[in-house]
Amino acid sequence: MYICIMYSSELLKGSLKTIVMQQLKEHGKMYGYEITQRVKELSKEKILITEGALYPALHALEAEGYLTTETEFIGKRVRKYYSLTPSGQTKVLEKINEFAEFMSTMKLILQLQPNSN
Amino acid sequence: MYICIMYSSELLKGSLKTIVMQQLKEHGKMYGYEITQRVKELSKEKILITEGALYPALHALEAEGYLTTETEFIGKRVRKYYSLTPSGQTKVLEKINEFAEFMSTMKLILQLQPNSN
DNA sequence: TTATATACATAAGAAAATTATGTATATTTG
DNA sequence: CAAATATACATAATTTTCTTATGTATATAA
Repeated sequence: MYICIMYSSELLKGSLKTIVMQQLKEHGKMYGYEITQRVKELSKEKILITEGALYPALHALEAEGYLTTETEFIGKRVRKYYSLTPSGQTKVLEKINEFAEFMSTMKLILQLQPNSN
Repeated sequence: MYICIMYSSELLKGSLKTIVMQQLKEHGKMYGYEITQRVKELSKEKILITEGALYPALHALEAEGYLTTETEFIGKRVRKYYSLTPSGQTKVLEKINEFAEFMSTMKLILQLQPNSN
C-alpha cells in the first residue's frame, strides 16, 4: 500500500509541452512511450505523464510546426519518433527561459529561501 | 506600445490558490483587489491575476473551509476581507511545500543550473 | 496461458483558467 | 465639472489542458 504524492495533476498544467520539448532537445529523437518512462524515472515517480495528456500534446506540437515525426517498425509494432524542427529548437529555449523566470518570480512571491530545494 | 511577456496564463494554472493563500498567510487579512495589486507589484507586472480567476478561487477556498470572510464598508463601497482559517493555515504550508518540491523536480527535468534565477 | 509491459490513439468529462459582461462607487485629470 | 481611470465586487460563456476511460494491438515475463 502506498501513499503517492503526485503533483502531476494540478501543477503540471502548462508545463507538459516544456518538459516534452526539453527531453527532445536533450535526446534528439524519442517516441512517446519513451518520454513518459524517462520523465517518470528522472522525477523519481513524481511526474507521471498520462497517455491522454501526452499524445494530444505531441500532436499539437507537430501541428504547430515544432516537431516532426518518423515512423519506425519494431517487429510488427509501430513506433513514432518525434524530433524538434528548427523552429521547435528556438521555441524550447524560449519555454525553458520562461519557466525559469516563472520559478524565480514564484520563489519571490512564495518567499522561498534560495536553497529550499 | 508594449510587449508584455506574461506567463500568468499557462504556467499559473494550478498555482493561483497557493499564491493567494501565501499572501493571506503573510498579511493576515486581505481583500481580493488588494491581493491582485500586491501580486502584480511583487512580481513586477509578470503575474496579473484576473478577476475571473481570483473571485471563483476565493469562493472555492471559502467553501473548502480554508478561508473566512468579513465584509466592511468603505464609504458606500463594499470590501470583503479574507483570512485563513486554522485548516487554511495548515493547508497553505502543504501547498508551499508541494510547490517547492515541484520546482525542485522541474529544475532537474529541465536541467536548470542551481543559480539560473 | 495469463498478466504485464510496450505502443499508439481518441472521446467524454472535469478543472481552472481567459475573456466578456455587469454593477457600482471613488478619485484623478484635462 | 465632465470624462477617464481606479477601486471593488460578481458571474457567464468559452477555451485550454488535463484526467479517466476506452479501444486496438504486439511483445514479453511469470
